[in-house]
Amino acid sequence: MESTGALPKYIQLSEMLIRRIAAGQFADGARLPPERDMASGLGTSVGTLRKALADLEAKGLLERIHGSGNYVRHRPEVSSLYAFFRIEKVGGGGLPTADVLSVDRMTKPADAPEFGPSAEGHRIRRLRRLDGEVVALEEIWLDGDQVGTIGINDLSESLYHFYRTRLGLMIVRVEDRVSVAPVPAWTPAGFQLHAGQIAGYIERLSQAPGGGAVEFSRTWFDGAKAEYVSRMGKI
Amino acid sequence: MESTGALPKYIQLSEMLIRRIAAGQFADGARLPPERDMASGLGTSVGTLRKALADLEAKGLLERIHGSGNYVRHRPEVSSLYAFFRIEKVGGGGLPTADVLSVDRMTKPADAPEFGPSAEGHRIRRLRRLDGEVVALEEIWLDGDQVGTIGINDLSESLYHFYRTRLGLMIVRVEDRVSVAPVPAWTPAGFQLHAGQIAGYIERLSQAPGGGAVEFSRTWFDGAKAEYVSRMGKI
DNA sequence: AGGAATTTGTGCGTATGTATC
DNA sequence: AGATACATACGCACAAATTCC
Repeated sequence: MESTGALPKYIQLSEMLIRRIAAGQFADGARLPPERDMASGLGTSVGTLRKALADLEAKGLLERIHGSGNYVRHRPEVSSLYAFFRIEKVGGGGLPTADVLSVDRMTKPADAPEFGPSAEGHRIRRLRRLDGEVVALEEIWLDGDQVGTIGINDLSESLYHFYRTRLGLMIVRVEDRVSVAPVPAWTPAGFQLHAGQIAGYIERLSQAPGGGAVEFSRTWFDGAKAEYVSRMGKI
Repeated sequence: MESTGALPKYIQLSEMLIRRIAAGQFADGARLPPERDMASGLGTSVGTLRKALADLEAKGLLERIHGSGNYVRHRPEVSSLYAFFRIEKVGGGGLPTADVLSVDRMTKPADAPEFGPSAEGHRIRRLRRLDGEVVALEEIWLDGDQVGTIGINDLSESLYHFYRTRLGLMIVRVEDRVSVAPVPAWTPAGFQLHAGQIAGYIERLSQAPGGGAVEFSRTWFDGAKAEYVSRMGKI
């Protein structure tokens, strides 16, 4: 086996493929290479790749036709959201959706990592749901030089769809870090100021068995870091 | 592992599958799900399931075709080998299980047929269920010369597994006789003395439309009759 | 129309690492 | 130590569905 202590290889493969599909690297209806070619190209075995493909099929992102091929099926309501597929229901699955809470252009926070040339950024706050249930809050920073203004209605569809079609940004790499530190210690300034539902959710999270988790992501677009995401919730 | 001092899981799986096949839950020639799916569906690993399937194949209940699938093969002589699956739900099917009510060593009843050299026998009384519902009572007599004592815990699930592994008895022939005579006429002395549930069940049986049925079996082990079974219930 | 080629589906053997009894 | 069980991973051979010529 691999035993890098990391996630199983077939999970890594699945997540990588989901990211690529969500980022629009495959056209809708596009046929993937034959499994054997794909596997050798990815440096894995057919069986392992097939486990990953089966996962994509279960998520509705892929149609597998015996004797024909594996075909990408874009699902607009899903595509962005699988960006952060770490957040899944126990036992897997759950249909991810997101409510955009706010979009503001403002100076980047001091404690953010470097993610673009500008001193300003767009702060996007979203409520993440699985099958309608709130499971996480996330704060996404997009570098200010990428676009002048973003309206909340621009993000009605998929974040990645917006990046790709409106900004011409294609995702080439994503780095994720997950911490199991208790949530309140991380809660960024201002985050808990959201009213009602959100504050209540944070409260519940901090008291839940096992607490919550925090995830940080940085996203590379064509080689330039331009996005920074922090996220808290159950994993 | 499983522990609980019970049988190995692959044996339990094998017996469960045999019961289901013998009970007609799978049509003759039916193809089982892929091993990987089946294993996850049964909450076990592929390796363990494959051990069980190999056992079915050895018993002739399954044909395993490389690259194609696992196909159920009904074998009349085997369903009688597994003896007591005449009792089926109307329309077929039903998952048979059994609760051992009592195991006692005592002198053979006068009205029993000849089924072994000893004057004593082990009387095993079981409550037979299909999909959890009580459908029959059975009284099994094993010749006393076969083994000194039997504990109720020895009879975990399959009587024949116990015979084979603990007593070294291999079934070579089973003779079944079924009678549709009304139940009360047959009811053996002492049987109705079982309290509560059992007596009540007998009562209901005798009043049910069509009455009940009675089945007698004698079993040969390596040429010597050593077991006698009488059974009452719906068929 | 029909056979060959391509591609996915499936069983099978093997191997490693972990855990439990 | 050994048996059992699980998860992961690799690779092969054959079956079956589809597509191509």
